[in-house]
Amino acid sequence: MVTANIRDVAALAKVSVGTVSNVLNKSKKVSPATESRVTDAIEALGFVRNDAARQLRVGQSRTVGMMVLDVRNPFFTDVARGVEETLAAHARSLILGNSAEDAQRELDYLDLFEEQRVSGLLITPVGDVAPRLERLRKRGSPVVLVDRYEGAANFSSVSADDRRGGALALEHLIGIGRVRTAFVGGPQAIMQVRHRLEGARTALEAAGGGPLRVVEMPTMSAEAGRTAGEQLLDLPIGDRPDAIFAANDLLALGVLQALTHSGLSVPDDIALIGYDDIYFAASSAIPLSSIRQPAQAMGRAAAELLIAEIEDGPPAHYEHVLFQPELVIRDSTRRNNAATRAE
Amino acid sequence: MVTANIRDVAALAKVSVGTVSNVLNKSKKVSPATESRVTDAIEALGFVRNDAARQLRVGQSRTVGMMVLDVRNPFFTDVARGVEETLAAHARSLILGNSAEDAQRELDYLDLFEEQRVSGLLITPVGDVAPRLERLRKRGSPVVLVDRYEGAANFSSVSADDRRGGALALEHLIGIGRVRTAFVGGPQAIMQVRHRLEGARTALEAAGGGPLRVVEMPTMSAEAGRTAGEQLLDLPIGDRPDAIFAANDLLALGVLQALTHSGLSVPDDIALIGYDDIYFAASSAIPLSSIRQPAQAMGRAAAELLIAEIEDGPPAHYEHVLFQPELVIRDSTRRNNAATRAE
DNA sequence: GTACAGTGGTGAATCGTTCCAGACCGTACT
DNA sequence: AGTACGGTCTGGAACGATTCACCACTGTAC
Repeated sequence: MVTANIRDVAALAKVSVGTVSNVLNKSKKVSPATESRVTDAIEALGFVRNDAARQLRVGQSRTVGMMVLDVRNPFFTDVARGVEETLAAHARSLILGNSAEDAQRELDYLDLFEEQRVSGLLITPVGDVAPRLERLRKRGSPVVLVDRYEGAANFSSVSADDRRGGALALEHLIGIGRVRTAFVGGPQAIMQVRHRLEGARTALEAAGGGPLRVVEMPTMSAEAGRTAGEQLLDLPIGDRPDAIFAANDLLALGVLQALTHSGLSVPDDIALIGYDDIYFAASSAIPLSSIRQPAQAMGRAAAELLIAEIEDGPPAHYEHVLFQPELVIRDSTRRNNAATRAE
Repeated sequence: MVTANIRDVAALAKVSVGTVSNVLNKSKKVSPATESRVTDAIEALGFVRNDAARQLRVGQSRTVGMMVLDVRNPFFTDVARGVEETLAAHARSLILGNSAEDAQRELDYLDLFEEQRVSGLLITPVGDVAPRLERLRKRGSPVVLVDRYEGAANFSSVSADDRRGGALALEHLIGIGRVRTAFVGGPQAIMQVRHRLEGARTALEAAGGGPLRVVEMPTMSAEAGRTAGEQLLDLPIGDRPDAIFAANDLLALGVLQALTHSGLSVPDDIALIGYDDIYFAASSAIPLSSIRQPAQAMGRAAAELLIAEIEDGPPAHYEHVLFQPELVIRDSTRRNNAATRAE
């Protein structure tokens, strides 16, 4: 392997390795003349710093780990873009892990991040990983929770108000006159799911009741949504809901497929609203109403919190940034189905 | 920082550091008794190996770098999932970079990967990075090209037959009687775009001609697609195409929005076909015809090629796996618009 | 009684950086 | 002249794992 190291560079430039290191790290202690000799040598040898050695010496890497629930969900890739953008501006990079809502995979990635001594970690947890996160912090890797707050007063967090979002959805469904509502969600172990459901229940009770049928799917994919939709269609007509609130847009799109496939009209027979307002919600077969979350802004905020903690140490008190969700109405819950133009 | 190292473990277990290392690496030279003493000590101290030190000594990491054109495009996340799956089975992990079709970002990520001494690299290149890739290989990081083949006989590659795919699309449009076709693509610097266009032209000529209007957008996003669609709508009626082939589904969905927004009927006024068959193509406003590529399988194949080269060294001759695309017909090119049910 | 093989374990060298105490030099101040 | 000082640069000690030559011991064969 023809790998030039810093010593080779030093030899060619006729300086010490310390000086080369100073050039690499832009320390001000190098005269322009020697600096250019060094950079020439670097160029000539095709030298690229070995990050492992640097990390070993410094004790930490310049990469940040991020663990998301599902890379196939555009919401998370949008958050990740916000994160990446902010990190890049601070000369840091991102290594992205996908837990796929699986606690074991999550643990495997945490092992990886810990072995890599990432300089910080952004995570939307699946399992009960609080002790692991504490340990990571003890090791010097601050942790910021993304879209997960509850019971984590000792971590900074960025999230959106899921209870409010759930309430917005149900208020809207009630507002268009629906009375038999259903909630299609993922595992209740996932906090967002729980909160969105709670918000929905609260709104429902405030409006004077009505049943809320809850369908809990093992994952929050479009495939799961289709299954959930079929399940609801199997109900006796009288029990069949006239409005469905899905815990995310992927589920909602799956439900929509099941409904239209069975020949039902959305929203006339059943109204449907999702969550996240992913890009594809607006362009789906029946443009989908949804609860919008500012994904990229959340990513940026999370990255900024993390960088602050990496660079300045633990804050006096942990911060919890809460974004407000927003109702976006499209055809799938539009009362009057005459104007069927996508927004 | 309370970070136990291998020496602390050795001291607690009353063995040498070499023995601890043997336990960590599952070398067979350790008796069950000492092994359990060591694992107990590891447990007690919460020891986690420092990967930087390991890498430094071994000269290479166990992570693989992957560079994609656009993380927001579901096609690429599907490929990435296939890759990740295969890597995980070989106890390797993935660090994902997003060039966002930007040559500068691509170079930045290549720097990062090179500094990290990734054990291998999967890349869908944007700019002219052949020399960089050669250098990476010289450094001991094999490179496999994903979805990019041409002129790279000295790298293994996995791709789909883009010329064939382009031909399939145009043959289909001609088959449903369209005569004024347009191609909406990204920069011709991107090889897939060029090949899909070439395939389209070939098919068109074979069928006896007709014009093919080419719209070249700077990126291949849905936003760009919308702009392209508006551009085509500005044409004098006589010049307006009656069929559009978009170089990917994101573009196609954007075009679709522009068309339906202006009140035109798809496919009656203008037929539309995309490329990739991403999940959301089937559930879009007008279900979108597309050219399907086996994304996950491509990812798996690429990862396997790469792992083979990492573990066994350069192959006798580089392999080029070529997947065949497949035409998927949905409403956006359906001749008879009566049965408007999504498939 | 010696040679030999095999097993389980040791300890020091090594990987390529960063960091720091100090050397060296010329200039400014007392 | 002597001292102080800032600016450059040097050389060597870390960082924490892996690896490898070697050692100690046991049992077995001759």
